[in-house]
Amino acid sequence: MSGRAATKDLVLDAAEALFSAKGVDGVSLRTLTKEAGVNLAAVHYHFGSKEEVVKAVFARRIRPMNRERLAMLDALEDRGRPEVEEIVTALVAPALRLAGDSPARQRFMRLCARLYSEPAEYLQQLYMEEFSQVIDRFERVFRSALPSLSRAEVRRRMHFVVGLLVHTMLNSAPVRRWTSGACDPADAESTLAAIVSFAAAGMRAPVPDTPDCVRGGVT
Amino acid sequence: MSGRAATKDLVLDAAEALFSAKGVDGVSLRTLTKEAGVNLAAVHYHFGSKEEVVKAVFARRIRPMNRERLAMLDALEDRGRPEVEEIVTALVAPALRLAGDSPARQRFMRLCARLYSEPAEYLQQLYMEEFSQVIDRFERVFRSALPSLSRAEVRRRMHFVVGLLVHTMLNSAPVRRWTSGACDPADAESTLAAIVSFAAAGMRAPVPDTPDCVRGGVT
DNA sequence: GTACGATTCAGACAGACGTTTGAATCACTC
DNA sequence: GAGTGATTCAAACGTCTGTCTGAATCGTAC
Repeated sequence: MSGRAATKDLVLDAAEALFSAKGVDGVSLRTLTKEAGVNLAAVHYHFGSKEEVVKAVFARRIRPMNRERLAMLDALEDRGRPEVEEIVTALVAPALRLAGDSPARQRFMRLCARLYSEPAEYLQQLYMEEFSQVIDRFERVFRSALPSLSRAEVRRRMHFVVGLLVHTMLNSAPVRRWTSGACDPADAESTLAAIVSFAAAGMRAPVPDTPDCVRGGVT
Repeated sequence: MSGRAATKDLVLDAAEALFSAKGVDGVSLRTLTKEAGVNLAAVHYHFGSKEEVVKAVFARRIRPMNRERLAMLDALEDRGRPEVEEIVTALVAPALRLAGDSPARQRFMRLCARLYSEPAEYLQQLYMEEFSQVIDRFERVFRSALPSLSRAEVRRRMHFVVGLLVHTMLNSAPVRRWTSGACDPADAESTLAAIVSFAAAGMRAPVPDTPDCVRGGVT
């Protein structure tokens, strides 16, 4: 504990960079340890398996992010009943600008976003563990700001917000190409403002006539 | 050409099912050919490489979907100036309900959505090839329905719509868990109505004060 | 019924994968 | 400075990967 935990962090840093660029399945432990400058066997000495490395990589960044989300929500509720825009900001901003400098931020964004799309079972499970509390909390706050929406509809729309956030974080390259460089998602402030405006309007949208959530489960 | 192309289709069918469940990297050619009931070497005889199989799997579904999108747009414009809701529907509906029966539809949705999140270079390239025309067309129609938005802002918001659509298609399991089965994304009509309402409101949202797209490129 | 192009097949190829080993090296206590 | 537990190291394990080969089989035209 007191000694240098350098090796562990070297592995995590390299894993974060490589996973965010090529996906978990696209990076071998040999590539990873060579990039990190550590021995191949160090991975199994410190983590036990590749799966544990992956879980550690995600947990290291996602936990602080979700802590910040909840903290922003706390601060909002201390000041009274939050606006929809404020709640959306608390959900989006920690994801967009947790990391400091620009290349590192971009790496981190892609890493987080990738968690949603990685198909591996244990990552889906990790996702549920890390996010269920945050989801529950945001659902309550959103519901008090949008009392006309059913609980299920609030969750569905939250899912939409998360979806557009994730997609923005993950696919910054196509966006930059589409907009010919005019809209750089790496510009966190501009992106944040655009998402908040769009998402708040979506959250406030009228409930469609179609009975939105009345069906039973379908296999 | 006239002979039975059964083997090719067997491979594509099995690939679609397996890729959509485990991702491209998570499926080996041995698993794939065993599932398809064909010989391992048949893949290289008919396709040449795994990469070509992957491209064929995506192209087979995405091309008809995008054709339907453009056809819906044509039909809308023949009847006059389309509403935002109608344009969103033309973008979303073909993705949600192209396939017929329910399990096949779910497989197809996950497959399409996965194209956005697969990190492999050649898939990003395929994505650009298949979608750039659709993007351009929708941008023009959206702009005429939302004249107050800049070209870059329209593209950005279209990206948000695609993002929430993709996320909805890809992560149907978590949504079902969150909403305790009340909102099943497999219910295409309900999902479509919810997305259209949310996305149309987002597209119409006021442009935030922050100068949205004025910066030059950032490395 | 035989000849021929198209297709299928079992088997093997080299390389990459995650994992494990056992000895070598390190940091530190007494 | 001998001893000890933590850490690093090169090397190898068996398995799986995508790809390729050459012979066997098929459908069909003559």
